[in-house]
Amino acid sequence: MTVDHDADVPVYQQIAHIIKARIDAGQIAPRRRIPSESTMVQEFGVARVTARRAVAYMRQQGWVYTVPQRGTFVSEPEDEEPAGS
Amino acid sequence: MTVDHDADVPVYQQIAHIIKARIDAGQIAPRRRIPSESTMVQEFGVARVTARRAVAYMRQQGWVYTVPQRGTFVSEPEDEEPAGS
DNA sequence: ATTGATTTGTTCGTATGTATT
DNA sequence: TAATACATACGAACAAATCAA
Repeated sequence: MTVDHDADVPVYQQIAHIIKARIDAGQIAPRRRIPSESTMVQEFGVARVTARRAVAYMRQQGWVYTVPQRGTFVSEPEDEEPAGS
Repeated sequence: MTVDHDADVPVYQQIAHIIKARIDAGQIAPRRRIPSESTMVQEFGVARVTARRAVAYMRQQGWVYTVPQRGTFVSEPEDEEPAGS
């Protein structure tokens, strides 16, 4: 997954949704660490500020929580919407 | 040798070139250790991140190699360009 | 075997300046 | 003007490995 600088959606949101997709796909379980800022810098070829904004955005969405000097982790499932049918 | 924060060249590159000059001057021989990160912090009055960037830059240039938990050392001379005259 | 100092590795937090749209 | 994004730099904390006493 890469990032498109010429898209309507800001790069930091693109990154946030890419990570979110991995979470939803079960590739990163609750309480597990998401990629560090510098990892995102390398993986997506963006500046660190942008990676930070992506994390801040994910935090804002309630998807993750950050522990200073430790990392950012996937949030506990809040209260699952019951699977349909 | 000190560092100029108002120069065009980034501080980390300035430090890298200062160390390189010492290597070229024979003050630090191949296989010998260059100053540690915390030494550079003290000597140049910069943050450790900046010292680390200087080392990373030198590594990138092929001037040095780093052994984790041991230090950073001057690279072996590749293939000397024959001394002129 | 233990302790303490040293050294690199890694992480998030913060600030400034610049450029582009 | 405001939002986005990049580069640089300092700060703080902790981990882990090495080495010497």
